[in-house]
Amino acid sequence: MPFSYEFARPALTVDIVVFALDEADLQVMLIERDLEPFAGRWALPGGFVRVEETLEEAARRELQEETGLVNIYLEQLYTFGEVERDPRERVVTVAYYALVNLQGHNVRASTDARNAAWFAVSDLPDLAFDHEQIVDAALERLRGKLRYQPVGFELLPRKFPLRQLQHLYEVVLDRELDKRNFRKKMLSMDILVELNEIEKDVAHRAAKLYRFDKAKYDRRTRGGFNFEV
Amino acid sequence: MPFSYEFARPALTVDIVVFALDEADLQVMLIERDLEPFAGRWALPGGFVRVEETLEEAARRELQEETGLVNIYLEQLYTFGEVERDPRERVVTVAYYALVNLQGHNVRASTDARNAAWFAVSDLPDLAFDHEQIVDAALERLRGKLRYQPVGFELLPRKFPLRQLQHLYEVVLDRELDKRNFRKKMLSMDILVELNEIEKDVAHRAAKLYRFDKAKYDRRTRGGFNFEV
DNA sequence: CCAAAAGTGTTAAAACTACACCCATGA
DNA sequence: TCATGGGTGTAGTTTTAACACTTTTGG
Repeated sequence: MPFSYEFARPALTVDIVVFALDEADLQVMLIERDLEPFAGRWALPGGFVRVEETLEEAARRELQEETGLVNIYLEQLYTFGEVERDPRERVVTVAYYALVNLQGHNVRASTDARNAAWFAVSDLPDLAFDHEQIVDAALERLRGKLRYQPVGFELLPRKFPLRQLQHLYEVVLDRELDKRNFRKKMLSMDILVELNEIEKDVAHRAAKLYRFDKAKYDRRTRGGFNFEV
Repeated sequence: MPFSYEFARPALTVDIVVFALDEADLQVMLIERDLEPFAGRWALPGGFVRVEETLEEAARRELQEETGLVNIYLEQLYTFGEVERDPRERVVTVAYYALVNLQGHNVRASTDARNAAWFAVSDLPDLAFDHEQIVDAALERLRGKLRYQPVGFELLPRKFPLRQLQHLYEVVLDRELDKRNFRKKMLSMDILVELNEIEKDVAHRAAKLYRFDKAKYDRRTRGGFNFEV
């Protein structure tokens, strides 16, 4: 044991709640544990923080190692420090949440040794440790954030019809929105650009595609504008 | 060195940004460091997390040891994990912020060995480590929280005139509010109770005192009500 | 009687909500 | 030609913002 300290230290880990949106549901990526404790149970991707990396670096590294995801939206959520949250020893975990769009990223459905899979948040299996609590906190945070920051676009492909954007809000906020009011609101904020492009391969009238204009959003924000749905 | 681990571990600390309100300003409690690094500089109260206590317990313990404050509003803020934030070794800190009212609590202006004092947030001295960044984050969080959660009352005595409540909002949000609109809004939320009591020892017409009715707030909240200023 | 803050209503503008039909497209 | 979702406007209501004077009290 080469590393010795005068006082006992908790172990420090990161865990990441990765959200994605499929046709119907908001989903979370889970990894099947192969080791005790909780062997065979599903858990959040994550792992130990190394002394030479920041917390966010640790989160991104683990994400890459365990799910293949790189370069995605990532934000610190909360730090969980209950004494008995890991039955082996004291482990404090800094939880992050991430948003990805399924189209744009090549998510390894299954990785190295471990088994990774998406689960609908409304139908999660029993999770290891306090990971259910972490997912709950992430979901609550996402719901709050979605309403006053333009983070929802991270869950969509770069080009999307308004319908899909509304669907996102309905799924995450878990309530129906009025189509006309939603469009009016979104378009009036003037942070979307209408593309000269329409949906393809749909069995009905194809919708116009839009793109979130981050530069414009940033400009408007500096001018005192506040995103709100 | 009795505690050995297979891999190097960051040290884990808590730091607390304690806010209070005096007549004019929002203030933060700082402690003068007597040890290197940053000896003589002002810093946030805080210290190492013990393996047998939760993060919040650690924060409350340090707060009591260093400032004498007990039983106050405390909420986790963010975890700071830059690699070089402490020049000695890797230290990750879980930051909390606290709200106190100066009347209700007996704050040791000066403690044991260390020197503790209040500073206006608008006029802080140079701080040790990345503590300025932590204060900034706490202030931003407080500003956000104040608008949609009734946390402001934690900074006031139990009985207060509406004027004082408005003043609090003006100081923290750093902008003037219209007196009539503010009163209308606050009273219309129906979470304050008017007491049969008025201010004493003021050199002008004495204002009615109010008290925040938490029970009523909780009831209203369950009914779908949302606090917002 | 003066200074200081308490207390109080109205109006115009803006934002929000509810609501229904025709259109374009591919099957 | 039918099923599916795309796209659009209005009216009533609520919320917000702006604004000034009279009252009470102690000094």
